[in-house]
Amino acid sequence: MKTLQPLTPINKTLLDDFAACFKPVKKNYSRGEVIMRLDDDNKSVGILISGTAHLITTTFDGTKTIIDYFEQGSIFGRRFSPGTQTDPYTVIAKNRCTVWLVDYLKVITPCEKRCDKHIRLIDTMLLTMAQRAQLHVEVLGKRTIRGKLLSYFYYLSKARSARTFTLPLSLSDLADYISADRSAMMRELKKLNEEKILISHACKITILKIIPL
Amino acid sequence: MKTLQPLTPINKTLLDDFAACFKPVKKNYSRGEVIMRLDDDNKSVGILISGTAHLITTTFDGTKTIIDYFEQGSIFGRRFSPGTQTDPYTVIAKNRCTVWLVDYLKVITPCEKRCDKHIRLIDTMLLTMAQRAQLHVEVLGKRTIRGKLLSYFYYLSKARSARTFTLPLSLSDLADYISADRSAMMRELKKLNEEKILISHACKITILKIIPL
DNA sequence: AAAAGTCTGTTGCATTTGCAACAAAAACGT
DNA sequence: ACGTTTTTGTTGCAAATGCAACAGACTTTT
Repeated sequence: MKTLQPLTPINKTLLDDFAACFKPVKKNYSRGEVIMRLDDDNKSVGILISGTAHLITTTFDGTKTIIDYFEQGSIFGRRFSPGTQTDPYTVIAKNRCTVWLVDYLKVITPCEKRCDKHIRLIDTMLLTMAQRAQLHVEVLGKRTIRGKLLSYFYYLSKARSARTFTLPLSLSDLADYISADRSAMMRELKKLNEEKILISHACKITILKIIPL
Repeated sequence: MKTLQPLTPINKTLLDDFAACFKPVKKNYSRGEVIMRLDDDNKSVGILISGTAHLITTTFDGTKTIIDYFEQGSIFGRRFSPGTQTDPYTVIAKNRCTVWLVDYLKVITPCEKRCDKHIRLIDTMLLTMAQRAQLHVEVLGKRTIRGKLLSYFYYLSKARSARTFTLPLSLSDLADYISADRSAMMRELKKLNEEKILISHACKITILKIIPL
Protein backbone atom coordinates (compact mmCIF):
# COMPACT_ATOMS: atom_id res chain seq x y z
CA MET A 1 0.00 0.00 0.00
CA LYS A 2 1.40 3.34 -0.91
CA THR A 3 2.01 6.06 1.63
CA LEU A 4 -0.45 8.89 1.66
CA GLN A 5 -0.60 12.45 2.77
CA PRO A 6 -0.85 12.56 6.52
CA LEU A 7 -4.31 13.12 7.97
CA THR A 8 -3.11 15.82 10.27
CA PRO A 9 -0.15 17.13 8.35
CA ILE A 10 2.74 18.59 10.25
CA ASN A 11 4.21 21.13 7.90
CA LYS A 12 7.87 21.67 7.27
CA THR A 13 8.10 24.84 9.31
CA LEU A 14 6.70 23.02 12.29
CA LEU A 15 9.22 20.24 11.84
CA ASP A 16 12.06 22.74 11.68
CA ASP A 17 10.82 24.38 14.86
CA PHE A 18 10.59 20.99 16.46
CA ALA A 19 14.16 20.13 15.54
CA ALA A 20 15.40 23.51 16.74
CA CYS A 21 13.57 23.36 20.06
CA PHE A 22 14.04 19.74 21.02
CA LYS A 23 17.13 18.41 19.27
CA PRO A 24 15.57 15.02 18.55
CA VAL A 25 17.46 11.73 18.18
CA LYS A 26 16.96 10.21 14.73
CA LYS A 27 16.45 6.45 14.35
CA ASN A 28 15.53 3.98 11.64
CA TYR A 29 13.40 0.85 11.91
CA SER A 30 12.45 -1.93 9.53
CA ARG A 31 9.17 -3.80 9.20
CA GLY A 32 8.00 -5.50 12.38
CA GLU A 33 10.46 -3.77 14.67
CA VAL A 34 9.23 -2.29 17.94
CA ILE A 35 9.68 1.48 17.87
CA MET A 36 8.34 2.16 21.32
CA ARG A 37 6.69 0.35 24.20
CA LEU A 38 4.04 2.50 25.75
CA ASP A 39 4.27 1.45 29.34
CA ASP A 40 3.83 3.81 32.23
CA ASP A 41 7.48 4.80 32.45
CA ASN A 42 7.76 5.76 28.84
CA LYS A 43 8.68 9.39 28.63
CA SER A 44 9.36 9.71 24.92
CA VAL A 45 7.61 11.48 22.12
CA GLY A 46 8.24 10.53 18.51
CA ILE A 47 7.57 12.02 15.11
CA LEU A 48 7.40 9.72 12.15
CA ILE A 49 9.47 11.29 9.39
CA SER A 50 8.92 8.56 6.82
CA GLY A 51 7.18 5.20 6.64
CA THR A 52 4.14 3.94 8.53
CA ALA A 53 3.70 2.44 11.99
CA HIS A 54 0.86 1.08 14.10
CA LEU A 55 0.08 1.36 17.76
CA ILE A 56 -1.32 -2.03 18.70
CA THR A 57 -2.39 -4.07 21.66
CA THR A 58 -2.87 -7.82 21.64
CA THR A 59 -4.97 -9.81 24.09
CA PHE A 60 -4.13 -13.27 25.40
CA ASP A 61 -6.13 -14.98 22.67
CA GLY A 62 -4.31 -13.22 19.88
CA THR A 63 -7.01 -10.68 19.11
CA LYS A 64 -5.18 -7.63 17.88
CA THR A 65 -6.55 -4.13 18.14
CA ILE A 66 -5.04 -1.27 16.22
CA ILE A 67 -5.29 1.68 18.55
CA ASP A 68 -3.74 4.16 16.16
CA TYR A 69 -1.75 4.33 12.95
CA PHE A 70 1.00 6.75 12.08
CA GLU A 71 2.16 8.16 8.79
CA GLN A 72 4.66 10.76 7.74
CA GLY A 73 4.33 13.67 10.14
CA SER A 74 2.41 11.80 12.85
CA ILE A 75 3.31 12.53 16.44
CA PHE A 76 3.02 9.72 18.94
CA GLY A 77 4.13 8.60 22.36
CA ARG A 78 3.15 8.77 25.99
CA ARG A 79 -0.25 7.25 25.33
CA PHE A 80 -0.91 7.18 29.03
CA SER A 81 -2.42 3.92 30.03
CA PRO A 82 -5.53 4.18 32.18
CA GLY A 83 -3.95 1.84 34.69
CA THR A 84 -5.62 -1.45 33.83
CA GLN A 85 -3.10 -2.34 31.28
CA THR A 86 -2.81 -6.07 31.27
CA ASP A 87 -1.98 -6.06 27.60
CA PRO A 88 1.04 -4.18 26.31
CA TYR A 89 0.81 -1.25 23.92
CA THR A 90 3.52 -1.11 21.30
CA VAL A 91 4.33 1.02 18.31
CA ILE A 92 5.45 -1.28 15.51
CA ALA A 93 6.94 -0.35 12.17
CA LYS A 94 4.71 -1.44 9.29
CA ASN A 95 7.57 -0.84 6.90
CA ARG A 96 10.95 0.84 6.88
CA CYS A 97 10.67 4.11 8.72
CA THR A 98 12.57 7.02 10.19
CA VAL A 99 11.60 8.44 13.56
CA TRP A 100 12.66 11.47 15.57
CA LEU A 101 12.58 10.90 19.29
CA VAL A 102 12.54 13.46 22.10
CA ASP A 103 12.04 13.45 25.82
CA TYR A 104 8.48 14.28 26.81
CA LEU A 105 9.59 16.53 29.65
CA LYS A 106 11.51 18.68 27.22
CA VAL A 107 8.32 19.13 25.28
CA ILE A 108 6.06 20.27 28.08
CA THR A 109 8.70 22.35 29.83
CA PRO A 110 8.88 25.73 28.15
CA CYS A 111 12.30 26.47 26.70
CA GLU A 112 14.53 29.33 27.87
CA LYS A 113 13.01 31.89 25.57
CA ARG A 114 9.40 30.91 26.28
CA CYS A 115 9.04 31.25 22.53
CA ASP A 116 5.68 31.41 20.82
CA LYS A 117 6.73 28.63 18.52
CA HIS A 118 7.18 26.33 21.43
CA ILE A 119 3.73 26.99 22.77
CA ARG A 120 2.17 26.53 19.36
CA LEU A 121 4.06 23.29 19.04
CA ILE A 122 2.73 21.92 22.31
CA ASP A 123 -0.72 22.98 21.25
CA THR A 124 -0.46 21.33 17.84
CA MET A 125 0.92 18.16 19.33
CA LEU A 126 -1.77 17.83 21.93
CA LEU A 127 -4.45 18.81 19.48
CA THR A 128 -3.30 16.11 17.10
CA MET A 129 -3.21 13.42 19.73
CA ALA A 130 -6.53 14.44 21.22
CA GLN A 131 -8.19 14.57 17.80
CA ARG A 132 -7.02 11.12 16.90
CA ALA A 133 -8.30 9.61 20.14
CA GLN A 134 -11.53 11.48 19.62
CA LEU A 135 -11.92 10.14 16.10
CA HIS A 136 -11.35 6.61 17.29
CA VAL A 137 -13.93 6.94 20.05
CA GLU A 138 -16.34 8.39 17.52
CA VAL A 139 -15.81 5.45 15.15
CA LEU A 140 -15.83 2.75 17.82
CA GLY A 141 -18.83 4.38 19.42
CA LYS A 142 -21.08 3.40 16.50
CA ARG A 143 -23.14 0.36 17.34
CA THR A 144 -22.88 -1.35 13.95
CA ILE A 145 -20.08 -2.21 11.54
CA ARG A 146 -21.85 -0.15 8.92
CA GLY A 147 -21.89 2.84 11.23
CA LYS A 148 -18.23 2.43 12.07
CA LEU A 149 -17.20 2.14 8.43
CA LEU A 150 -19.27 5.08 7.28
CA SER A 151 -18.26 7.42 10.07
CA TYR A 152 -14.62 6.61 9.36
CA PHE A 153 -15.01 6.95 5.60
CA TYR A 154 -16.88 10.24 5.91
CA TYR A 155 -14.11 11.50 8.11
CA LEU A 156 -11.42 10.53 5.59
CA SER A 157 -13.41 11.97 2.72
CA LYS A 158 -13.76 15.26 4.55
CA ALA A 159 -10.14 15.30 5.73
CA ARG A 160 -8.90 14.80 2.16
CA SER A 161 -11.61 16.94 0.59
CA ALA A 162 -12.37 14.19 -1.90
CA ARG A 163 -15.16 11.70 -2.58
CA THR A 164 -12.55 9.20 -3.71
CA PHE A 165 -9.65 8.29 -1.48
CA THR A 166 -7.33 5.47 -0.50
CA LEU A 167 -7.41 4.07 3.01
CA PRO A 168 -4.35 4.57 5.18
CA LEU A 169 -4.80 1.01 6.43
CA SER A 170 -5.20 -2.33 4.67
CA LEU A 171 -8.71 -3.77 4.96
CA SER A 172 -7.29 -6.35 7.32
CA ASP A 173 -5.93 -3.66 9.57
CA LEU A 174 -9.05 -1.56 9.19
CA ALA A 175 -11.05 -4.39 10.75
CA ASP A 176 -8.71 -4.32 13.74
CA TYR A 177 -9.00 -0.55 13.95
CA ILE A 178 -12.79 -0.54 13.99
CA SER A 179 -12.69 -3.59 16.23
CA ALA A 180 -14.74 -5.88 14.06
CA ASP A 181 -14.36 -9.30 12.50
CA ARG A 182 -12.75 -8.95 9.12
CA SER A 183 -15.17 -11.20 7.25
CA ALA A 184 -18.14 -9.45 8.82
CA MET A 185 -16.64 -6.14 7.75
CA MET A 186 -16.11 -7.39 4.19
CA ARG A 187 -19.70 -8.52 4.07
CA GLU A 188 -20.88 -5.09 5.18
CA LEU A 189 -18.61 -3.44 2.62
CA LYS A 190 -20.18 -5.61 -0.06
CA LYS A 191 -23.66 -4.54 1.03
CA LEU A 192 -22.64 -0.88 0.93
CA ASN A 193 -21.52 -1.45 -2.64
CA GLU A 194 -24.74 -3.26 -3.59
CA GLU A 195 -26.81 -0.46 -2.08
CA LYS A 196 -24.75 2.03 -4.09
CA ILE A 197 -23.74 3.99 -1.02
CA LEU A 198 -20.12 3.65 -2.05
CA ILE A 199 -17.82 1.88 -4.46
CA SER A 200 -14.82 0.04 -3.08
CA HIS A 201 -12.01 -1.96 -4.59
CA ALA A 202 -9.61 -3.02 -1.87
CA CYS A 203 -8.40 0.18 -0.21
CA LYS A 204 -9.81 2.54 -2.83
CA ILE A 205 -13.12 4.02 -1.74
CA THR A 206 -15.55 6.32 -3.50
CA ILE A 207 -18.42 7.76 -1.53
CA LEU A 208 -21.59 7.92 -3.63
CA LYS A 209 -24.15 8.92 -1.08
CA ILE A 210 -23.99 10.42 2.37
CA ILE A 211 -26.57 8.85 4.63
CA PRO A 212 -27.28 9.68 8.26
CA LEU A 213 -25.68 7.27 10.70
CA MET B 1 -27.00 7.38 42.55
CA LYS B 2 -24.59 8.71 45.04
CA THR B 3 -21.45 10.59 44.06
CA LEU B 4 -18.22 8.68 44.35
CA GLN B 5 -14.59 9.41 44.75
CA PRO B 6 -13.22 10.66 41.45
CA LEU B 7 -11.44 8.10 39.30
CA THR B 8 -8.52 10.40 38.72
CA PRO B 9 -8.63 12.48 41.83
CA ILE B 10 -7.47 16.04 41.67
CA ASN B 11 -6.20 16.77 45.14
CA LYS B 12 -6.85 19.95 47.07
CA THR B 13 -3.35 21.33 46.56
CA LEU B 14 -3.75 20.99 42.82
CA LEU B 15 -7.08 22.78 42.96
CA ASP B 16 -5.54 25.60 44.97
CA ASP B 17 -2.74 25.88 42.43
CA PHE B 18 -5.30 25.89 39.69
CA ALA B 19 -7.26 28.69 41.30
CA ALA B 20 -4.10 30.69 41.93
CA CYS B 21 -2.74 30.32 38.41
CA PHE B 22 -5.88 30.69 36.36
CA LYS B 23 -8.43 32.68 38.36
CA PRO B 24 -11.39 30.59 37.19
CA VAL B 25 -14.98 31.77 36.88
CA LYS B 26 -17.34 29.80 39.12
CA LYS B 27 -20.76 28.74 37.84
CA ASN B 28 -23.67 26.58 38.96
CA TYR B 29 -25.92 24.38 36.84
CA SER B 30 -28.97 22.27 37.53
CA ARG B 31 -29.96 18.92 36.04
CA GLY B 32 -30.23 18.89 32.27
CA GLU B 33 -28.54 22.23 31.73
CA VAL B 34 -25.84 22.54 29.07
CA ILE B 35 -22.54 23.37 30.74
CA MET B 36 -20.49 23.57 27.58
CA ARG B 37 -20.84 22.98 23.87
CA LEU B 38 -17.70 21.40 22.51
CA ASP B 39 -17.59 22.87 19.06
CA ASP B 40 -14.42 23.88 17.31
CA ASP B 41 -14.37 27.40 18.68
CA ASN B 42 -14.67 26.35 22.26
CA LYS B 43 -11.64 27.53 24.11
CA SER B 44 -12.68 26.75 27.67
CA VAL B 45 -11.52 24.27 30.23
CA GLY B 46 -13.68 23.34 33.20
CA ILE B 47 -13.21 21.58 36.50
CA LEU B 48 -16.23 20.02 38.12
CA ILE B 49 -16.17 21.03 41.77
CA SER B 50 -19.33 19.21 42.77
CA GLY B 51 -22.05 17.14 41.10
CA THR B 52 -21.84 14.95 38.00
CA ALA B 53 -22.02 15.72 34.30
CA HIS B 54 -21.89 13.79 31.03
CA LEU B 55 -20.28 14.53 27.72
CA ILE B 56 -22.73 13.23 25.16
CA THR B 57 -23.40 13.18 21.46
CA THR B 58 -26.70 12.31 19.87
CA THR B 59 -27.21 11.10 16.32
CA PHE B 60 -30.15 11.99 14.10
CA ASP B 61 -32.09 8.89 15.15
CA GLY B 62 -31.84 9.68 18.83
CA THR B 63 -29.08 7.20 19.63
CA LYS B 64 -27.14 8.76 22.46
CA THR B 65 -23.52 8.00 23.17
CA ILE B 66 -21.89 8.97 26.42
CA ILE B 67 -18.38 9.99 25.47
CA ASP B 68 -17.25 10.75 28.97
CA TYR B 69 -18.61 11.33 32.45
CA PHE B 70 -17.37 13.79 35.01
CA GLU B 71 -17.39 13.73 38.78
CA GLN B 72 -15.97 15.93 41.49
CA GLY B 73 -12.47 16.87 40.42
CA SER B 74 -12.84 15.96 36.74
CA ILE B 75 -11.26 18.26 34.20
CA PHE B 76 -12.99 18.63 30.86
CA GLY B 77 -13.23 20.84 27.82
CA ARG B 78 -11.64 21.40 24.45
CA ARG B 79 -12.41 17.86 23.34
CA PHE B 80 -11.11 18.68 19.90
CA SER B 81 -13.43 17.30 17.32
CA PRO B 82 -11.74 15.32 14.57
CA GLY B 83 -13.46 17.47 12.00
CA THR B 84 -16.30 15.23 10.92
CA GLN B 85 -18.58 16.46 13.56
CA THR B 86 -22.05 16.28 12.24
CA ASP B 87 -23.40 15.63 15.69
CA PRO B 88 -22.84 18.10 18.50
CA TYR B 89 -20.88 17.29 21.62
CA THR B 90 -22.28 18.77 24.80
CA VAL B 91 -21.48 18.59 28.48
CA ILE B 92 -24.75 18.25 30.36
CA ALA B 93 -25.32 18.41 34.11
CA LYS B 94 -26.66 15.13 35.46
CA ASN B 95 -27.59 16.89 38.68
CA ARG B 96 -26.90 20.18 40.40
CA CYS B 97 -23.25 21.00 39.98
CA THR B 98 -20.60 23.66 40.42
CA VAL B 99 -18.00 24.26 37.75
CA TRP B 100 -14.84 26.34 37.49
CA LEU B 101 -14.17 27.66 34.03
CA VAL B 102 -10.94 29.01 32.56
CA ASP B 103 -9.64 29.99 29.17
CA TYR B 104 -7.68 27.22 27.49
CA LEU B 105 -5.01 29.62 26.23
CA LYS B 106 -4.26 30.68 29.78
CA VAL B 107 -3.65 27.06 30.59
CA ILE B 108 -1.18 26.22 27.87
CA THR B 109 0.63 29.55 28.00
CA PRO B 110 3.17 29.46 30.81
CA CYS B 111 2.57 32.13 33.42
CA GLU B 112 4.97 34.97 34.21
CA LYS B 113 7.01 32.99 36.68
CA ARG B 114 7.24 29.83 34.60
CA CYS B 115 6.45 28.10 37.86
CA ASP B 116 6.90 24.38 38.32
CA LYS B 117 3.38 24.10 39.61
CA HIS B 118 2.05 25.39 36.35
CA ILE B 119 3.92 22.83 34.33
CA ARG B 120 2.85 20.00 36.61
CA LEU B 121 -0.69 21.25 36.29
CA ILE B 122 -0.61 21.13 32.51
CA ASP B 123 0.88 17.69 32.70
CA THR B 124 -1.74 16.42 35.13
CA MET B 125 -4.53 17.88 33.10
CA LEU B 126 -3.38 16.37 29.86
CA LEU B 127 -2.59 13.08 31.52
CA THR B 128 -6.08 12.93 32.92
CA MET B 129 -7.75 13.71 29.63
CA ALA B 130 -5.52 11.35 27.70
CA GLN B 131 -6.06 8.53 30.18
CA ARG B 132 -9.80 8.85 30.01
CA ALA B 133 -9.84 8.76 26.22
CA GLN B 134 -7.48 5.83 26.34
CA LEU B 135 -9.72 3.95 28.76
CA HIS B 136 -12.71 4.52 26.54
CA VAL B 137 -10.89 3.27 23.46
CA GLU B 138 -9.77 0.24 25.43
CA VAL B 139 -13.33 -0.53 26.52
CA LEU B 140 -14.96 0.19 23.16
CA GLY B 141 -12.21 -1.77 21.44
CA LYS B 142 -13.47 -5.05 22.86
CA ARG B 143 -15.48 -6.97 20.30
CA THR B 144 -18.22 -8.23 22.63
CA ILE B 145 -20.45 -6.70 25.28
CA ARG B 146 -18.97 -9.13 27.77
CA GLY B 147 -15.47 -7.94 26.94
CA LYS B 148 -16.51 -4.29 27.21
CA LEU B 149 -18.19 -4.81 30.57
CA LEU B 150 -15.35 -6.81 32.06
CA SER B 151 -12.56 -4.53 30.88
CA TYR B 152 -14.43 -1.58 32.34
CA PHE B 153 -15.25 -3.36 35.60
CA TYR B 154 -11.67 -4.55 36.02
CA TYR B 155 -10.51 -1.01 35.50
CA LEU B 156 -12.89 0.34 38.15
CA SER B 157 -11.99 -2.42 40.56
CA LYS B 158 -8.31 -1.66 40.16
CA ALA B 159 -8.80 2.10 40.31
CA ARG B 160 -10.72 1.81 43.57
CA SER B 161 -8.60 -1.04 44.92
CA ALA B 162 -11.73 -3.02 45.76
CA ARG B 163 -13.51 -6.11 44.46
CA THR B 164 -16.82 -4.47 45.31
CA PHE B 165 -17.65 -1.05 43.95
CA THR B 166 -20.50 1.13 42.74
CA LEU B 167 -20.64 2.25 39.13
CA PRO B 168 -20.23 5.95 38.44
CA LEU B 169 -22.99 5.62 35.82
CA SER B 170 -26.49 4.18 35.92
CA LEU B 171 -26.83 0.92 33.99
CA SER B 172 -28.81 2.84 31.41
CA ASP B 173 -25.96 5.27 30.95
CA LEU B 174 -23.37 2.52 31.09
CA ALA B 175 -24.96 0.98 28.01
CA ASP B 176 -24.52 4.29 26.22
CA TYR B 177 -20.93 4.54 27.40
CA ILE B 178 -19.96 1.08 26.14
CA SER B 179 -22.05 1.70 23.05
CA ALA B 180 -24.34 -1.27 23.37
CA ASP B 181 -28.04 -1.91 23.51
CA ARG B 182 -29.22 -1.72 27.08
CA SER B 183 -31.28 -4.90 27.03
CA ALA B 184 -28.44 -6.82 25.42
CA MET B 185 -26.14 -5.51 28.11
CA MET B 186 -28.54 -6.54 30.86
CA ARG B 187 -28.72 -10.02 29.36
CA GLU B 188 -24.94 -10.26 29.39
CA LEU B 189 -24.82 -8.99 32.96
CA LYS B 190 -27.27 -11.71 33.92
CA LYS B 191 -25.08 -14.34 32.29
CA LEU B 192 -22.01 -13.05 34.13
CA ASN B 193 -23.96 -13.46 37.35
CA GLU B 194 -25.11 -16.97 36.43
CA GLU B 195 -21.55 -17.97 35.58
CA LYS B 196 -20.44 -16.59 38.93
CA ILE B 197 -17.91 -14.25 37.36
CA LEU B 198 -19.44 -11.39 39.27
CA ILE B 199 -22.43 -10.40 41.39
CA SER B 200 -24.42 -7.34 40.45
CA HIS B 201 -27.45 -5.59 41.85
CA ALA B 202 -28.13 -2.45 39.87
CA CYS B 203 -24.98 -0.34 40.09
CA LYS B 204 -23.31 -2.37 42.82
CA ILE B 205 -20.77 -4.80 41.39
CA THR B 206 -18.63 -7.45 43.04
CA ILE B 207 -15.96 -9.16 40.97
CA LEU B 208 -15.69 -12.84 41.85
CA LYS B 209 -13.31 -14.09 39.24
CA ILE B 210 -10.88 -12.42 36.88
CA ILE B 211 -10.92 -14.07 33.50
CA PRO B 212 -8.82 -13.23 30.44
CA LEU B 213 -10.64 -11.09 27.90
C1' DA C 1 11.97 -17.55 -10.69
C1' DA C 2 10.17 -19.93 -6.95
C1' DA C 3 8.62 -19.82 -2.34
C1' DA C 4 6.73 -17.70 1.60
C1' DG C 5 3.90 -14.59 3.40
C1' DT C 6 0.22 -11.26 3.41
C1' DC C 7 -4.11 -9.41 1.78
C1' DT C 8 -8.67 -9.59 -0.44
C1' DG C 9 -12.80 -11.81 -1.04
C1' DT C 10 -16.33 -15.34 0.01
C1' DT C 11 -19.46 -18.71 2.35
C1' DG C 12 -22.22 -21.61 5.98
C1' DC C 13 -23.42 -21.74 10.47
C1' DA C 14 -23.78 -20.75 15.46
C1' DT C 15 -23.93 -17.07 18.52
C1' DT C 16 -24.51 -12.45 19.86
C1' DT C 17 -26.75 -8.34 19.56
C1' DG C 18 -30.35 -4.94 18.62
C1' DC C 19 -35.17 -3.79 18.60
C1' DA C 20 -39.71 -3.38 20.49
C1' DA C 21 -42.41 -3.80 24.11
C1' DC C 22 -43.77 -4.28 28.76
C1' DA C 23 -43.90 -4.32 34.10
C1' DA C 24 -42.17 -3.29 38.48
C1' DA C 25 -39.14 -0.60 41.45
C1' DA C 26 -36.88 3.50 42.66
C1' DA C 27 -35.95 8.37 42.45
C1' DC C 28 -37.55 12.94 41.89
C1' DG C 29 -40.36 17.20 41.93
C1' DT C 30 -44.07 19.95 43.67
C1' DA D 1 -47.83 12.48 49.83
C1' DC D 2 -48.77 12.14 45.27
C1' DG D 3 -48.04 11.80 40.56
C1' DT D 4 -44.32 11.84 37.18
C1' DT D 5 -40.19 10.39 35.40
C1' DT D 6 -36.33 7.52 35.35
C1' DT D 7 -34.24 3.18 36.03
C1' DT D 8 -33.92 -1.77 36.33
C1' DG D 9 -35.14 -6.04 34.71
C1' DT D 10 -37.20 -9.25 31.28
C1' DT D 11 -38.68 -11.59 26.91
C1' DG D 12 -39.42 -13.06 21.80
C1' DC D 13 -37.83 -12.41 17.52
C1' DA D 14 -35.23 -10.70 13.60
C1' DA D 15 -30.92 -9.09 12.14
C1' DA D 16 -26.05 -8.51 12.64
C1' DT D 17 -21.81 -10.35 13.86
C1' DG D 18 -18.10 -13.63 14.86
C1' DC D 19 -15.86 -17.92 13.72
C1' DA D 20 -13.73 -21.22 10.79
C1' DA D 21 -12.26 -22.30 6.64
C1' DC D 22 -10.85 -21.79 1.99
C1' DA D 23 -9.11 -19.83 -2.64
C1' DG D 24 -6.98 -16.60 -5.50
C1' DA D 25 -4.29 -12.22 -6.00
C1' DC D 26 -0.64 -9.65 -4.77
C1' DT D 27 4.14 -8.61 -2.34
C1' DT D 28 8.24 -9.54 -0.58
C1' DT D 29 12.07 -12.41 0.27
C1' DT D 30 15.38 -15.85 -0.90
